[in-house]
Amino acid sequence: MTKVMPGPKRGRKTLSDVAERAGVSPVTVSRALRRPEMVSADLRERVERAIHELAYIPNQLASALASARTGTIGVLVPSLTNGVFADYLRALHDVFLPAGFQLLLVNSRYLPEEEEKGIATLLSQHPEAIIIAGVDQTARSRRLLEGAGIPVVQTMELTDDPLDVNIGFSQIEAGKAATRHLLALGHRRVGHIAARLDARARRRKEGYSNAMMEAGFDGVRMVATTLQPSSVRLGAELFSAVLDGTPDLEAMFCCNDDLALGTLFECQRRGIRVPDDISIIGFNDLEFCASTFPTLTSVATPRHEMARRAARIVLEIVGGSGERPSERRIDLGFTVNQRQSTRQNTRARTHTAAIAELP
Amino acid sequence: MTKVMPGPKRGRKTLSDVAERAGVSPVTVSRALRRPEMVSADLRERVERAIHELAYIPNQLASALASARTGTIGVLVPSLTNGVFADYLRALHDVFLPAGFQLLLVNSRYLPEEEEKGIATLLSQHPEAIIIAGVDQTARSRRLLEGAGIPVVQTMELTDDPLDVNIGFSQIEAGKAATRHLLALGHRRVGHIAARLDARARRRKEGYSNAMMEAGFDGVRMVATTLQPSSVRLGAELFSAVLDGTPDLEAMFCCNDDLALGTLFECQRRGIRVPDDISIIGFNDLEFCASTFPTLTSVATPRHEMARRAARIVLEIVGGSGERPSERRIDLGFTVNQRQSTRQNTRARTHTAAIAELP
DNA sequence: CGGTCTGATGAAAGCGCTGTCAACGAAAAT
DNA sequence: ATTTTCGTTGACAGCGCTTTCATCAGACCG
Repeated sequence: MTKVMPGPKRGRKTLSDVAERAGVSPVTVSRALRRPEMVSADLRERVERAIHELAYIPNQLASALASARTGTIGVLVPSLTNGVFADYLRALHDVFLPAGFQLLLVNSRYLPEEEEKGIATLLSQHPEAIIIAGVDQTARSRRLLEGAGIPVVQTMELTDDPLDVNIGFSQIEAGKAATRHLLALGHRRVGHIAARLDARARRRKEGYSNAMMEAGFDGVRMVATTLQPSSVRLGAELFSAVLDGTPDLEAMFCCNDDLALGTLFECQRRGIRVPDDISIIGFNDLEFCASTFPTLTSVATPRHEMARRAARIVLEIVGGSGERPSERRIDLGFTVNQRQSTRQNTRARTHTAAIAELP
Repeated sequence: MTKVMPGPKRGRKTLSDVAERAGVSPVTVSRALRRPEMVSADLRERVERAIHELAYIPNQLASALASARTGTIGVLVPSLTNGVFADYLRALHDVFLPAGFQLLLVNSRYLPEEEEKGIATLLSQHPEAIIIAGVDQTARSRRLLEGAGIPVVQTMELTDDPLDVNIGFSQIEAGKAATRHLLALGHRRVGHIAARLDARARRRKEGYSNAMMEAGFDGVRMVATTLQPSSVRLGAELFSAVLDGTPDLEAMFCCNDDLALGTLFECQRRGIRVPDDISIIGFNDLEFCASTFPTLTSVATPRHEMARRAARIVLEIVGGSGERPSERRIDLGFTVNQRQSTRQNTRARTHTAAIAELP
């Protein structure tokens, strides 16, 4: 029965078409494509010509089904608009594409339910490994990932209970470090703002609180957060909110660089001098931090390196030995990049008195 | 985690496993999944239970191969880090995911060769449609796309010779409009900076040149460009380069908002007042433009709307009638959003004399 | 110069799923 | 009661490719 196929493959050339044209068997064409060294130079050339003449494109679906290898890597990120993940994705691309792998990208929008669905969708496409941002998967997500029988790399932060391989840094410690940086400069009234408040933002905030408590301060009144997606505008708004409650604020730890940028502009708008009146530290050290005025101090996170390492480990497992790396939990650390937006508190003396009044 | 064997499908449950467990034939399971209304409530429930018990995930590859429907849409963008495409991708996501389609994303990094390869890779996965940013595909790319027999939507700009459907706006006109906006404010020495210099940036620059010529000016000396990827830092550098050549610059049209941000900061660094001394206009109207100090005038581009329209048209063709929209070329226009960074040239009088000296 | 080994080629059998059509009992029509 | 119809269900044949495994020259060996 001959009938017109509905859907997208109407009239697409197949491997058999190529074989016929080249006067060889389909198997030979397949080999000429996958293992050219197994085919004699003569036939190989005929096959190649036929492929070119027919503008043949192999059907990756059929190939994957038959060989149980899809050549794809599933990647789950919570956001596409966040500059951090853009960098991270680019780094993944940079390693996987040359290695012949295609990325299957799923965006969970910071929603656990979407992450669950995304994992299921991803698994239905049979990727050879999954790289997922974050360590806070739901129970169901964990079950799916564990049951898939493929390498799973959790990135962006560390956990004591990795699913498989875990590469990241401590968000709490990073939050602490940012706060301590400000405290070490002699600041006392150190505020914190955060948007989106996903698990990682929450841990950074925890780091802030810990550092403040260790220093004997209570930061609660100087914190403003929102569940809305982060933006420069929100940076200005949240900062304003903190400032309204604490007019003599000395420093601000922003949960990310967009918020820091918004804070910086809001300072300019209000005539607050940075860093003379207020110090600002951001988080992630996105490209623009080095070019603002004043330049922005920020906690540099190893997003490129996390992606690169994750990719290399996956390639090693999938393409090579099948062995996991010796350590399943790799801490890549972070760095506080000090720039012009933070500096020694020059009003310290004045505040010695003020501090006495603090609870 | 349990130990894993090589090859991604070790022990994955199949549709037949489910059928066996439910005591029905495989076809019935398939139907229970795809067309539940064709299966009696009794069996449907038994199948569902079996699926749940086995944690069965359908093999999308096999399904696609058998049905000639992959449920995927190929998306080609030149950059992931560019905020414009992040927004654009999010909008595509928003329409396609609820409709049951998965995106296959390929990043061409602004390189025609990578775009060609990306198209081939994409086609090998048999997407049901392709949405591609830009209209400047190579001859080979065009041939591949035309031969695929699937809907192709070119976005981000307009062409007289669309491959299939084309949704965008005129980059030249937008560049012209930005420049005219500055000219209309009485500025004469209007500069232009551009990075990455891809086809679209080049057209915006062309718009700039056209507008300058129409006004009787020659902008050549006040232009600085680079092939490097755009960044805030480059904004500062390119602006500096123009300023070095034209110290009495009155206004700057930046090819995108990152460059505009860099220009703004460089002005602050040099003590140049914006807009009093120099007016700045950006391009794309990214989120931050409304929150800088001063707020940035920018040309708002319809990236969400382009993506949404493209997605809806694809859904209409693929899911519905199979009919193309009546117009194959849809102009979505753009808007100049004036904010604080551009305003009437107050030095106009002084320059009347200066203008006389201009060529 | 027969026998073994080697490398190149092809035939056949699926990968896991869906489209088609046949089979079947029960309900509806006669 | 008999025929027709209908709604369900299953058998079967692929989708386009890869993976055995068999085949068959020629190269190599004693």
